[in-house]
Amino acid sequence: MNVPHPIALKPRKAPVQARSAAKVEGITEATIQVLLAEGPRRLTTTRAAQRAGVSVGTMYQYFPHKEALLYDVLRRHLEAVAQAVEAASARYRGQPLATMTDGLVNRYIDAKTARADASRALYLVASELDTTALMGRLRERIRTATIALLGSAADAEFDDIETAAFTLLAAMTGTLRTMFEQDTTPAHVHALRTQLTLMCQAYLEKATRPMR
Amino acid sequence: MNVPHPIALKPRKAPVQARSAAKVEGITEATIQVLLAEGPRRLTTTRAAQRAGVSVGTMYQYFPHKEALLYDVLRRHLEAVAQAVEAASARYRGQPLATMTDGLVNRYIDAKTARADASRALYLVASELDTTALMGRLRERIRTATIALLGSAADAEFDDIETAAFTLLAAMTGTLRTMFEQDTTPAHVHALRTQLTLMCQAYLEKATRPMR
DNA sequence: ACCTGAACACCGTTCAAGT
DNA sequence: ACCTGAACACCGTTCAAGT
Repeated sequence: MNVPHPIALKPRKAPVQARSAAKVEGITEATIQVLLAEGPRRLTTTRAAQRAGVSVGTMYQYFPHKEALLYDVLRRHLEAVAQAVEAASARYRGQPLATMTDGLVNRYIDAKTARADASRALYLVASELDTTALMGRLRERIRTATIALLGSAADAEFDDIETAAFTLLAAMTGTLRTMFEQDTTPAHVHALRTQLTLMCQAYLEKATRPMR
Repeated sequence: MNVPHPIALKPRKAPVQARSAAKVEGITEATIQVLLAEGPRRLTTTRAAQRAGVSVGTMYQYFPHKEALLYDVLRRHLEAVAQAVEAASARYRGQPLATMTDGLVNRYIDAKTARADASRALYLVASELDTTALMGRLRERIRTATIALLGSAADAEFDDIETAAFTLLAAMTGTLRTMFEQDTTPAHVHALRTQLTLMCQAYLEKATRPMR
């Protein structure tokens, strides 16, 4: 029989002991390695377990099914991105609109490119995962932080800050994703930093009234 | 043994006779139906064949493997989008920059939302497909048409039209994709038409020098 | 010539048997 | 208590046997 829905994506047991934590970490890392070295088609539970040096049975003690392996990697990545946006929101609060936009875009790109290899690999398998709940939760964190940031601009006021934040974030995430799915050279990333900043600044200028 | 790489994604034989063409069409349609009705996990070759009223063996006469089923649906959708962009490029050539941007964005959104259900379902399975070659080919068509369009603007000249086109298209495709992956209401689509047009116009204004 | 579906080589997941 | 890996229920794909 197939796995029934809905699926629990958390590890089966919390790694309370240091030995267990290391094992979970090893399995997760082995999963990334197999994915990058052999491709998504050859990422199987047996191969990941073998690479991690444990039996399939042991692996299933820590991860209830294959999806959970990748889910854990994805979760860490997305949480780092959300945290970067929240940090940018705090850091650039009250600045002029152009300054905060520059900061937000570049901190976001930093977070996305920090572990570019893993996040690129994740895009390859992301659709095999049921990420609806995870994505929703993290999108909400990012959305809240962005609205707080935009609302604090020293020199501009928004007519519809919710729509502006939604559009801004859709453009940022979508553009980065499009770039990652193609071949990404450092030169591309650099050009995109400038262009995406320019685009977001130009858009937000149009979506605001100047203050004073 | 697994399917060897690289994979041929074309149908095994051309449907020369009307009866065969109808059969291929039926199998493709059955595939979409199973996908939408039962979800990606339950889309199996046997189920798709059964729904189409043929045996697995017969299906494999027309589609060399499971990927080819979805590949065909994806190809049709992406070709319609490329065609829409090319049509917009021809139609708005020589117009003012703001007019052509409005036209391009809205024709693009039209094409993406035309068969929204199928394209949404496709995003769910797109990563199981090896779409690199297909995507590359169609991205190039879209890129060429966009550069031709932007280069013909009556009232503006670009410093770096290649970079502008790349950024514009990355923002357009990425934003639409982000929207499709969340829940999409007609109100959302409507709001995004306005905002995305505004954003692209604002960006392109900054990326050009006015003429005359 | 075209269709069928049992057979084959996997894969994800479980659980009796070991330590 | 924790680990192992053969066993089970699938799935994608093939091909001998039918029409």
